[in-house]
Amino acid sequence: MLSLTKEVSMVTLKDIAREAGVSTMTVSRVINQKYSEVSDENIEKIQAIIKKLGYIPNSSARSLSSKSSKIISIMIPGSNNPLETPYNSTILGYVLQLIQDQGYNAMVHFIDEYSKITEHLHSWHAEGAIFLGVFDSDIQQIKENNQIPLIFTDSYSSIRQVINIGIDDYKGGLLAAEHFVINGHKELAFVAPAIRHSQVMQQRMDGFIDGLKKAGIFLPPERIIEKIDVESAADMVCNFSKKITGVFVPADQHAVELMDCLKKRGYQLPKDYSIIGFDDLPISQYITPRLTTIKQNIKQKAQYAVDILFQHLKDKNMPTQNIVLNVELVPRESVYKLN
Amino acid sequence: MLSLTKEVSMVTLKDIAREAGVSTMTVSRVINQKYSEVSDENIEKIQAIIKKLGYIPNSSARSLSSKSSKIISIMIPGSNNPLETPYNSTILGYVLQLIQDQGYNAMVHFIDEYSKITEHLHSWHAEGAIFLGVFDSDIQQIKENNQIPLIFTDSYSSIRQVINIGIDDYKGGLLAAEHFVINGHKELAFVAPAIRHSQVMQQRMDGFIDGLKKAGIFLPPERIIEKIDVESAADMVCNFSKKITGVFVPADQHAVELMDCLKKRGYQLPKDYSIIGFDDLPISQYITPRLTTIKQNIKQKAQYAVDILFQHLKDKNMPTQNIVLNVELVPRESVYKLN
DNA sequence: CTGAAAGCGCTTACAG
DNA sequence: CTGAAAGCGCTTACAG
Repeated sequence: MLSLTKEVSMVTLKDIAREAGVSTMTVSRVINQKYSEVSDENIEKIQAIIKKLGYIPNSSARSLSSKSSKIISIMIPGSNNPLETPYNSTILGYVLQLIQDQGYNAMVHFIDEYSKITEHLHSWHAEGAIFLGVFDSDIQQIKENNQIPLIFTDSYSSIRQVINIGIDDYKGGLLAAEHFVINGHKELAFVAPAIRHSQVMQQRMDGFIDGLKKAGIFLPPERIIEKIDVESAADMVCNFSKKITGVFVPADQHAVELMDCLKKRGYQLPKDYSIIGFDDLPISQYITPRLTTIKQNIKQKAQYAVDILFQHLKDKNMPTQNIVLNVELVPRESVYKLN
Repeated sequence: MLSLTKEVSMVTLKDIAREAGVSTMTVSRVINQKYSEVSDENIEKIQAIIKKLGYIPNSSARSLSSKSSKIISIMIPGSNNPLETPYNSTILGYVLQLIQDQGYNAMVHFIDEYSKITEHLHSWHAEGAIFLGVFDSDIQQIKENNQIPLIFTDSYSSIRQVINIGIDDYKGGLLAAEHFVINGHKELAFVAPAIRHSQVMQQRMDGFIDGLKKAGIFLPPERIIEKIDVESAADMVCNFSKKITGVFVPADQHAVELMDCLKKRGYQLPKDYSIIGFDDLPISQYITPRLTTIKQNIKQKAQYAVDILFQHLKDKNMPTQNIVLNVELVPRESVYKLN
């Protein structure tokens, strides 16, 4: 029998069973490694046939009959390539790798509409989900509609029983303030995107304000700039009656954009404007001047998210955990010493 | 009846059918929008019940009975967070978004072992797959084991009938050479990772060599540097008997690393060393000096990959397509004018 | 240690 | 336009 295209017909449990002269149940037991329930002789025989025929279990069938899909859903807000943001892609990469290492499969969903979440989760009977990014206003609903382990990151939801992996955003702001103060800066500003909608940014801001207050410095409201686009943010930074010397931009991505914009306008950094960022993305090391920033450990965050998810998968009665990871200042070259 | 946790018991076709007083088949037809086969009255009644009960079809069951999973697998080589590479995460983001827009689900797999590919594909009966990154040596096997549409990117496989979306790497090398020549550079070097294992890098190199040849410049073999780590690559660049003035590093990521390393060693860029990169990643605009580079359109590549995949999903007899996208030089500030 | 029966939630292919 | 029957490829829960 000559066939040009190698037959890729799906081999099933039945085929293995027939070939081995046993029932499908016995094969199923071997596949699921319940070796104590099958004779050594059959184990060997069946494993050999599985290998010979290149049998790969049908996950849909398995999922349907066993109610365990081995699927974890990853939800990321946004619908315009959220992976262009290095923070998102970095944490997603770690999370995917760790899930795969556990023998689970990951489905990634970009969420622009809250209602889709339940649809995605139910449709494939995901066993659990990890939420990367801010879903605070929807957490209540998400939890109500989905009784599977749900891991949130960077949430400041006040709802009880939310599993969250976050960082000490407030402390980050505090550290930035201290660093400016130590270097003699008194005229400062805060520039961040979507401050109103992000508890994360508000915490970083609060920490910054309180840190300055400790040094007797008051940050007036007009120095808190909600960045829509870089150019207008730069306009505001440059046009205060009293000349600003330092800006806290609590997201490296945005800090880098602002730095670029200021440099293009002819300012010398850090001499004219000192900048502190947040995240410690790789780019902060390559930009000139190298960016002083608040470092968070993204890999560790991913590790906790996946670990805790699997703990809850194994033990339904695991208590709710709320992890707050530390942050630290990484001094580089973007803060000018004034004193 | 008071229940604290809202019942999230799975609603099934049967439930809808019972409530509507019809058979599951009629409900199934409505779900699948075969409206011409159902009476208007029933369509309305059933849709109302679906909505009321919050019915979400079980994709596993669907997949099992219909042989159509609505799953696309994305394969990315590597096992150590390949998404930290901005190229990978950017193209992945576009691809995921486009797949989702089509109502399909995406499963992402990081591949460190060729044999896993077939396992992943068969296990969930993926309808198609997109390969991001180099799989050249395994394409033959992958194609033999999987009779579904497979879209490769940046492949230089000589196997017939491979659907590939690539770019004109050779031309990229040519453009880099021309740009150095125009600016009076004669003493050049080529630095790239894994040259031996990457046809992509070899093409860029060949283009570069040929471009220089046209101007009467010969690139000696020792000027072709296989970058293992930045430091040793920088050592080699700096220690030629005849002083090098320009380096083509055909991957922005690596170009940026080399620039950083050279700057740390006290060299002035671009005066001491001119650099040309490849890709036009966002970072190339932010680094100092802004990186002159060969731009490829990653979004367009993703768009073609997904478009062609869905064409083949719709029409099994679609001919094999091989797309080669254009590249262009983006002159910025990292090439010094010598003449 | 083994297997026959039933069922997971859908769709296909008919018959009417 | 509608539905009864069979089946997709597994696992669960029994019985032996």
